[in-house]
Amino acid sequence: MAESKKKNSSSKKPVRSRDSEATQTEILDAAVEEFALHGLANARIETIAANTGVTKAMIYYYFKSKKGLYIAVLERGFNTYMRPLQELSLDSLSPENALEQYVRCLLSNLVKNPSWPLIMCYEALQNQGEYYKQINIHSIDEILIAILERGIADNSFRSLEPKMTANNIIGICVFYFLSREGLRHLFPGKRMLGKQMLELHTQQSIELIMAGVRHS
Amino acid sequence: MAESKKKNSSSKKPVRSRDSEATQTEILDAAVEEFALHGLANARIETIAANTGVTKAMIYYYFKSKKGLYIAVLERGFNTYMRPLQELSLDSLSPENALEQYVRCLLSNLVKNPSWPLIMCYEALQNQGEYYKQINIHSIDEILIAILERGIADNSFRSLEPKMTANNIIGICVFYFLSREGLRHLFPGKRMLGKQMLELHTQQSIELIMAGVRHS
DNA sequence: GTCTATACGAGGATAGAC
DNA sequence: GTCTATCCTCGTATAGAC
Repeated sequence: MAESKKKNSSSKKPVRSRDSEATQTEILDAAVEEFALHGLANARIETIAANTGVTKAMIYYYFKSKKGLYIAVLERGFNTYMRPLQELSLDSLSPENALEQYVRCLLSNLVKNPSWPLIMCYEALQNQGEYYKQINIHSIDEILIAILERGIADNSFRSLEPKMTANNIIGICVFYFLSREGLRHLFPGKRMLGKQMLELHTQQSIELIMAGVRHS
Repeated sequence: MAESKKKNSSSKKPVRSRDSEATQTEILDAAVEEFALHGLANARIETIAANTGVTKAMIYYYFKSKKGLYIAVLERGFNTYMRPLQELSLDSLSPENALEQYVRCLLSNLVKNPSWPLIMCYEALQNQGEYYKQINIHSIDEILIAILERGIADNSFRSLEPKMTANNIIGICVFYFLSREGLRHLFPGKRMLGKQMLELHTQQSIELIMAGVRHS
């Protein structure tokens, strides 16, 4: 879409991008959208090319293959949206506060990039996580499990199975994005990725999670 | 797989199935597996044929097209696994009991056919629910929403947004099946679809949901 | 009803000019 | 580095014999 052809330095060929790095970023951005819509198997390199103004051949030039592009998308996504979770320092907080901060951080990262849950879901379904073994996605669960275990130990959380509950918590946060097309009929006229709905999702999820782990 | 060639009534051609209905059921069973693994777009008719002993041409003969087969799978799945939810009569129960019965019924149906959540997820992601408008999938949410609204009204549940919470509850039940490959590393040596793990999922999900909707 | 053989299109990947 | 043109594989769908 970005038709910004700067510096058409009087040559016939349109010099599209300032430098190769900007071009690669542009390709990655379009690739995120396409992979989120169709997953690795059904994403079309041609569609990505069409959405950038870059040709198909250039994508192969920069990323070698469809898989290469896909892995680049996964790595950038993980570094941008999941690493902040690893860098939270929650050990000094009470389990309850730590859990809330963790969930808020997770949700805010998902809200910033709602394509990410779709890509991760396709990755789990189509490729059985073959490619996210390369990134360190499992470290994310482990942080959450540790918080839950700490809360059980000091009796601020009820007696729950921490690994299963961690997965359920992540499920609550993620499922909204997976089901957003189906949700539209429940919220007619609302934009599922609009500020209002995303804040509602955030608030309702945190309330459900916090109530769900506390003693009744 | 089912190599039961009964009544080979002395002809050269193997008479594979007793009747066309049995053959169609066999095809549908294999199709469920394939669509659960790959979704509509990437399922291979040839794989389905290979897993039945029926030829590719026969599948087209019975189901007309790939889409026709897919819709048949959706319809049979809905009738088998979701209709029981509609047929529960929960109005006479307290909101708490009704919610628990609903969730138990949903989970037991998912446990009986763990391919169903995968197919539904692919349907939401790949086709934006284009085909499950044909089946009446949304009636399922509405029952749950009604239970939640009843519980808020009589103050047995906390003040929550019923539509969003209904989606979160379904998310908890479903997400386990979507993430089962990733869960394997958290539960080494366990079979994610084994009785023990499925019971753990059921129990932990119900506890989280019931605690999550009650007053703290 | 069941099979074999094939037409046909789509899309990943590359060659080679500039 | 960038583009055009093309190759090649794979998979849906069908034609037509039996």
